[in-house]
Amino acid sequence: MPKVSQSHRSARRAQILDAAIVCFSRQGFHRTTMQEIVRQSKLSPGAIYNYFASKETIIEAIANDRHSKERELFAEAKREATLEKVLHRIRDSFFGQLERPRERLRRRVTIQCWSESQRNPRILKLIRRGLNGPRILLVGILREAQRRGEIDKQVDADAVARFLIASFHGLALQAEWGEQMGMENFNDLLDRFLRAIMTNR
Amino acid sequence: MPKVSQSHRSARRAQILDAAIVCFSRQGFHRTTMQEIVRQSKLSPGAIYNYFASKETIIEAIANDRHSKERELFAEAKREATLEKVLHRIRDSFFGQLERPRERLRRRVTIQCWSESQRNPRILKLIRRGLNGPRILLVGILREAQRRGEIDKQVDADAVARFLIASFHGLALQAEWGEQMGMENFNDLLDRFLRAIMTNR
Amino acid sequence: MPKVSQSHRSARRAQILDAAIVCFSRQGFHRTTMQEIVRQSKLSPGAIYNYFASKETIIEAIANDRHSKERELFAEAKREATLEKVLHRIRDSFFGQLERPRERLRRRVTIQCWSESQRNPRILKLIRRGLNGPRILLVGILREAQRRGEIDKQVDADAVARFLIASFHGLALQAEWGEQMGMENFNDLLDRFLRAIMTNR
Amino acid sequence: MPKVSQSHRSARRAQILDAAIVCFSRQGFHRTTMQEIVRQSKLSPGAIYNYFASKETIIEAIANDRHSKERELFAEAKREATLEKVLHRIRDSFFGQLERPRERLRRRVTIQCWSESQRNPRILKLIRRGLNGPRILLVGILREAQRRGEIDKQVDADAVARFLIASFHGLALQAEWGEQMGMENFNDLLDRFLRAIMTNR
DNA sequence: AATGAATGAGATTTCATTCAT
DNA sequence: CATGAATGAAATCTCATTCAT
Repeated sequence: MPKVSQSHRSARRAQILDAAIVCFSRQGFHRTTMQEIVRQSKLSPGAIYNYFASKETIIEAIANDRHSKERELFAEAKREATLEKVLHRIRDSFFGQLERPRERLRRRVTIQCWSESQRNPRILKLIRRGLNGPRILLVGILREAQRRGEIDKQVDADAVARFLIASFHGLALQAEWGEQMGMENFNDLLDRFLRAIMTNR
Repeated sequence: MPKVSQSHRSARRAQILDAAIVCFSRQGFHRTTMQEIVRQSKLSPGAIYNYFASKETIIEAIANDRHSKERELFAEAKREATLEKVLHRIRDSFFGQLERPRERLRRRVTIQCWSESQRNPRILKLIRRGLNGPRILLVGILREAQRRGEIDKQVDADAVARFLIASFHGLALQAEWGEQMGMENFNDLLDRFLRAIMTNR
Repeated sequence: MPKVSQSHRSARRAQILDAAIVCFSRQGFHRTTMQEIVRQSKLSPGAIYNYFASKETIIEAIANDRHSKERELFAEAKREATLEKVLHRIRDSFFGQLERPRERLRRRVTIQCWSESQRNPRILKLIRRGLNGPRILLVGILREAQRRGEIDKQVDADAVARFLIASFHGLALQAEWGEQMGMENFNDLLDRFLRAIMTNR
Repeated sequence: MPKVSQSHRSARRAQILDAAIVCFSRQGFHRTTMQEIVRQSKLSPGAIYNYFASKETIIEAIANDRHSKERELFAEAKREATLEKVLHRIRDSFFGQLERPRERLRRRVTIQCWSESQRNPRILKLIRRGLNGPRILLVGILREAQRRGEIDKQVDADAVARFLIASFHGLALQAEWGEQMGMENFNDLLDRFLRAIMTNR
């Protein structure tokens, strides 16, 4: 029976996850020791194990939180009126993410999750949800745009969605490697791509 | 004068790297023990340390070999006459990689390298070379195509190269997550994208 | 505020050092494994590494403790009134050391430290302090005796101190090799030596 | 059946021992790897094992050679006419040893042997022979001097011999620690000691 | 709930020695 | 005799996790 309030618990949880993100982004998941998370979070090992059953569940929680946010982001974008506006909105939050320092740490951990997903099926599941949630939303948006005649009906909406998300992921990698392209160039390419799927010829 | 030939040495080296790739792709770099590589390679710990100074240098060697091959692949593609043919050639070898089982193992390790590059600057360097080698080749191809009037001179060749490579990387991730798109759809998108950068309007 | 007391910590520390002395004196520093110290101390590897960063720091701590005690011993001896009494006191504690079993173990480790000092500069430093602390005290005692006219002013006090300490070290070695001389003979020689430095002719 | 001459064999043997002395004096016996001796001797592992059965036997051979030489040295000294001359001769070769660089390396290894003798009975035996050979010679010299009336008959010759050898050993240690006393001071002390054992009063 | 000392299985790496050539 | 690649037992140290306080 918990003696502390729910808000206390969730504050502690966030405290641990924040510390873990800082550590993982610096040293990587496997090279980060629990002791380091203990130090960074200013808690004790025992305290951390009160909130998370293992180191593994910490990174799972991070992956989960991350993909929740991503789904929110796409859901918000969906409210825009035209496909162009939707894509621009997604693009903007994506680029915003690459620039805010806090988000960059999270990105780094996300890339680690891609690696971890190869061995941890729970992380794989979270990643697939993180991919498919947005993808399905995007497909919905595209199909609607096709219905409205905004884009070519021959185009496979699913492939477009996958392709767009793939390029976002790939560009995030490049950004991580210190190889970011200028936003205006990306805008131009995205617009061209949009036009390319609007008509068949 | 060495008692064993150079070919013997490089065969042993390959034997170790092959074993490591199998292990890493199964368990991940950090969860793979040297003992497992020993078992898989049918060598002894000492023998392996005759060829590689540490577990770390093994994954570095894998990353290096991989990116050497990638550069070759792009260099070959460059010999094609038209941009379209070049891109199709790259696309084909890329999809080929995703399907050959041996190559799939390597891909998995490559994704792990993306993660490792966050902490191992040598791997980061290899990855950047693996990105930039192909990128520069691709930019050269695109610039030439611009000179020939094949594509719009307004387009930023560098951005296009980065964008294409990004989408390859992103699609490789999706494939790894069991979320591969059909090749014919990808072909269609690639062709549309090509057309999108051919003219300004 | 620590959960365990300082005395608990120093008891554990002593527990480890005691175990290490037993092991080192039996097998030598290099042939003693950490596992043996673990067994002997009835602790776990992790516990030991909580108190000492490495096997190396354990022997350093032993050397340090030993030389602290040696300095104490000489400082106590200094309080005696005459040079003769001082030397007898030192001689007695020295011979006492060679006979008490616990101290014999420590002596054995001390001899190993002489060897280790060739490669470990920290041990060399401790040994030099262990030599020079007593030496300086002894020189002070001798100088005072010279002032009082107890011994010849021509005699180099530093040389005498070094010579005496050297013979103690050398006799400790012989004792270790099972070649101890009788105490009464040593007493006679020491007295003769004392007389030899009392007057110039 | 050896295909090479005896002189070739002993040259090889010396080549190995010289290399080992250099390595041991630099890194200590236990921290020296056979590979290092291989490198230093410009031979191969196999070649070394043709001459010595193990690393252990190498240091035993060094200890043996050393004590052979020491016995020679004392035997030579014995030929001197008076006790004083004998002691001066021994003292001179001892100080000479401390100064010739090659001999300093050997001294360092000798100190390591003192440590090793705690665990290796063969080395202990060699060391005891190295102690007792000279000791017995010295006792003989002293007894003869007693017979001639050069020194006090009350003095225990064995104790004197042990005491002198002990001080040599102890001073060698100090020299190794960078704490050598001036030779002229040592001479003075030795002469005083000599006088102290000449008469009873 | 929180603490943090303790646990102990297990990881990487070393290195004396061997033996086919 | 010489070579040197290979062996594999063993060593040091780490670190996720526990549990008495």
